[in-house]
Amino acid sequence: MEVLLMNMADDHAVKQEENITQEGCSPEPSKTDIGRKVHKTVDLKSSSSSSSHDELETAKEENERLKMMLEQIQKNYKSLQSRFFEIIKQGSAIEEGSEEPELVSLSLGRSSPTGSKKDDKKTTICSKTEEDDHNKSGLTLGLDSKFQLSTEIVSNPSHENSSEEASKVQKRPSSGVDHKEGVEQKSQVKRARVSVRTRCDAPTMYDGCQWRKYGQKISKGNPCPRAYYRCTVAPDCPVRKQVQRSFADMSILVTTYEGSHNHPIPVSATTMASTTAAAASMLLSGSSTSQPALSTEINHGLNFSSSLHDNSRLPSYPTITLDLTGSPSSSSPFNYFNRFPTNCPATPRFPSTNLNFSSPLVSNESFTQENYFYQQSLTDTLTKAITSDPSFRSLISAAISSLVGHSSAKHGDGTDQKGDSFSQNLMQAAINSQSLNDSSLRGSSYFKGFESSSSRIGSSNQSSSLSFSSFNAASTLAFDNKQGKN
DNA sequence: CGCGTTTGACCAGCGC
DNA sequence: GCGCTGGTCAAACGCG
Repeated sequence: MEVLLMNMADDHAVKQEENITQEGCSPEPSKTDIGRKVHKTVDLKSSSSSSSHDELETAKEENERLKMMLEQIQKNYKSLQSRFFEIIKQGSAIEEGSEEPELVSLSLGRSSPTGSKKDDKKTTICSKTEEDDHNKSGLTLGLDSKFQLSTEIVSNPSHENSSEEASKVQKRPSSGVDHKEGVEQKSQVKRARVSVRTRCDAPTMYDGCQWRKYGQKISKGNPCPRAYYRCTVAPDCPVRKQVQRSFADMSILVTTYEGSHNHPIPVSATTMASTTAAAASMLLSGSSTSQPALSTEINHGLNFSSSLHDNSRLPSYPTITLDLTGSPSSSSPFNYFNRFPTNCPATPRFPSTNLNFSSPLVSNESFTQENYFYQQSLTDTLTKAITSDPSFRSLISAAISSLVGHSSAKHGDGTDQKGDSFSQNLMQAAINSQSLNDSSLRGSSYFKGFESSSSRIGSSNQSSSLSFSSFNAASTLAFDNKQGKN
């Protein structure tokens, strides 16, 4: 497995080189161009024309020159990579001494500006105390041992109803305590939450589904009311969502989804549904295993921050947060790995996994070396994570597809192709890793646990390409808010 | 009139 | 046990 991962990393490094060549040394021919030149040479050789002899010589010289160039680029790449890892190593050494050693925040982009500590008491702010507490208990993606899932529950929508009923039963103990344990498990399954942060001016984010508002509350620490919605596509659909503006940044809309649709969803809703389903699958399946593989990866570069929910009086639901805000922040490379600073509602018992897909895609003009460092490291670490975690793979696929959709949409003005290439690299990594995983990684106990714990993951894997297409088709969700009925 | 929203009341869980 | 808080219910209300 190590070898495979290494190969993966190498493959990906080559892809990164391509990227660097194209992005960073744009006036010079890329590796792909080199390939074309070589091909051209072969074609010329096969030609019988004597007049092309000079051209052949020229092409040979050019090929030599390009090879030299490629070698130079490779050297540069390796030196930059080693520098980067040194920096990362230093950074992690610092953090080990002072802060939480394990990170749950996968930043695929720049995180939101670091929240001020003065907001510690707010429900949406990370609580360091609780982070520490949680770290003591040993945080991985594996959640509390209580939180064990049945494959059936996750995979079979029909159980969703029962899970909702179960949660009601749980709320009203007078109804019976017969299946209390099962009830608790199921209700927790149902209550796995996926929180999506998007920049959105509209009251709610358009996600393709029909929702009916059934309540509104002012929650502690945030003057912005939290609205409660039910899915009304089907009368008994258990899916609910909460919509609340971020107090730290009013332009950010935090939409939290709970449960899975038990009915066919509109095409326009597949984007969010598949994202949240994949995220929930990841969270839930992660909770059911100790995930040694991923934990290992965590230690080897994938940044997991123990950002915990701190709505301490809440029932503790595992929550995964997808940050699609694309909020630019500090240019420090370490900020790419920062904790999800401003809005991590924390639970005492369950970690919240933050996938921050805000990224350089959204901003900006200067594609600096830091970005290269960031991308290289990110793709490496993501590659490792992807190879070791099928549901993570599907989640990444979904989110990236969404971003690619955005990027593609922006290509008209030619401003976001860099980010797009990054996304494509990641997608390629995901695709490559899929074949690797399928053939080689299943043997690990970790994967056995994974596959048995969430059959939905399997479908996610199989349909990762479908996810791409569906996302591309509907990736405008963040921009279509004004169409939203709510 | 039907549907969705608003809003105050109620319930359950949790910490002290 | 009490108070606080999040989540839900349901009657009242508004809109097309």
